[in-house]
Amino acid sequence: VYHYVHIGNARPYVVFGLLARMLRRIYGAEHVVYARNITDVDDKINAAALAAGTPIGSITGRYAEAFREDMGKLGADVPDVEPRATAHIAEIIAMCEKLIADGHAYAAESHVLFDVSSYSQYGQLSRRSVDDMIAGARVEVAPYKKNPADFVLWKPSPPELPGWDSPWGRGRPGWHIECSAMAAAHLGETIDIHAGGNDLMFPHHENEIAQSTCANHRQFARYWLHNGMLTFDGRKMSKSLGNVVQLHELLKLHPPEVLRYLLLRAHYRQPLDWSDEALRQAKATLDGWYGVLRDLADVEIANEGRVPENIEAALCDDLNTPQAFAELAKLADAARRAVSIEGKRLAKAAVLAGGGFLGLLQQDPERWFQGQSFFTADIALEGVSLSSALASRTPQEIESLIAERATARAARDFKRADEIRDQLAAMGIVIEDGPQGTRWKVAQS
RNA sequence: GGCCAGGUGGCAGAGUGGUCAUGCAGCGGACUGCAAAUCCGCGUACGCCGGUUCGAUUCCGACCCUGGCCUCCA
Repeated sequence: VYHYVHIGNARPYVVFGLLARMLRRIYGAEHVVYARNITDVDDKINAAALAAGTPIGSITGRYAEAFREDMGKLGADVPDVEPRATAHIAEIIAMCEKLIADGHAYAAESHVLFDVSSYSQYGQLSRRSVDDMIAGARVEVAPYKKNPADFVLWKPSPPELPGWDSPWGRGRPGWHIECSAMAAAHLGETIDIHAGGNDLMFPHHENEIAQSTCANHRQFARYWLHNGMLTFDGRKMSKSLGNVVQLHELLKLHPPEVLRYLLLRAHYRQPLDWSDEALRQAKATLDGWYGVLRDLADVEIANEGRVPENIEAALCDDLNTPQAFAELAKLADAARRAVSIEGKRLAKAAVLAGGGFLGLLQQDPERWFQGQSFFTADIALEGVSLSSALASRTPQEIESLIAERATARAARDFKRADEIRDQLAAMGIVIEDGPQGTRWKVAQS
């Protein structure tokens, strides 16, 4: 948490949040502990704090809050625990001591290093051998390492950097150890599922396994789930490449549900390319589903009821969200065609229950189309809404134009009626005449 | 170079040894004052070359291409 997150960062929290939602539903919330770790001390944070002349806590506090806010807007499920590395320094130090005592780590020049040669399974997760790693090493090997593949558990801090007293002097934890320490503290020595981006498989997850397994003498994680990378122009979106799209910027321009849908539209293990065209398609798809709900706005339903079977089945199959959306599309189709009142009730309830479980279709349909469910006044003033012309108009003005057109149409003055329609179109408003009168929506950009 | 994924119709994106994905876009028709929305209908998609098979997009092998990791990274 040293900066705002980009949309790629959000993918695992949306995807694996949905997994947590599934698990809570199937096994009961009391049987699920969903933890989301926060790294609140590392070299990038330290550098940012040093540059700003503030303690790291002011940087991490600010961006952790921004992160939670962005995740909340996306509907990413809230974790049961959100451990922070700096709150677990004692556990980290204890784990280092244990690893040293057991011969899996050693202290050298105020560092503590994990001895990779002490763990024969090292490399198992990412399927690489220590020899390969050494052969492929692209960084200079620190002289105090016994083996080039050994990694840092603890490192010394100079006075200007944050540090904690330890048996090896004032220092700070390496990146990998915090997750092992926090996992043991909150979830126990063996956890059921560990998830994360596939870019972390090596070295981070590999190192977590080595640390936890060697310290606890038990299997660390029963299952590993890795999400694919989000790409932009075909390249991985990453801060180091500089091709990032910040989430909090996207949230000013698009309804959160469009972003969420786009993140879930591809299977989580697949790469996902971000583009304006993808956003357009995502919006159009949601428009279709909201269109059904708008047409069924007068159909009363007691409650949404169960999550449709096919949607649940799709999600139970390795979180096959594309399949779940295919099922939702079929339900929407059925809802559109339903003729009897009871049929409409059931179909609408199914769409809402299915969409709701996927974190979508939670807005009022009319507001969805009229663009007010996410465009706030201050954003409109910045001129970034779909239609700047719309920003200067109020719904009342639009309604009065529509009323004027209705009068013209009643008098069969179609020339005038069409003029008004063109005028509305120029404002970014599309109108639809129906049996109940005329309704309007914001045009697709 | 080593290791790991993947190449599906205009685009996005599941899936499968033998009639169906699904969405977006497009086309034809119905409806409409005209539109929009909606409804009906339409398009012989599985990188390339071999092999296995009665039959392969799906299994096996080679090849080509793309992406990821090997350094911080979701």
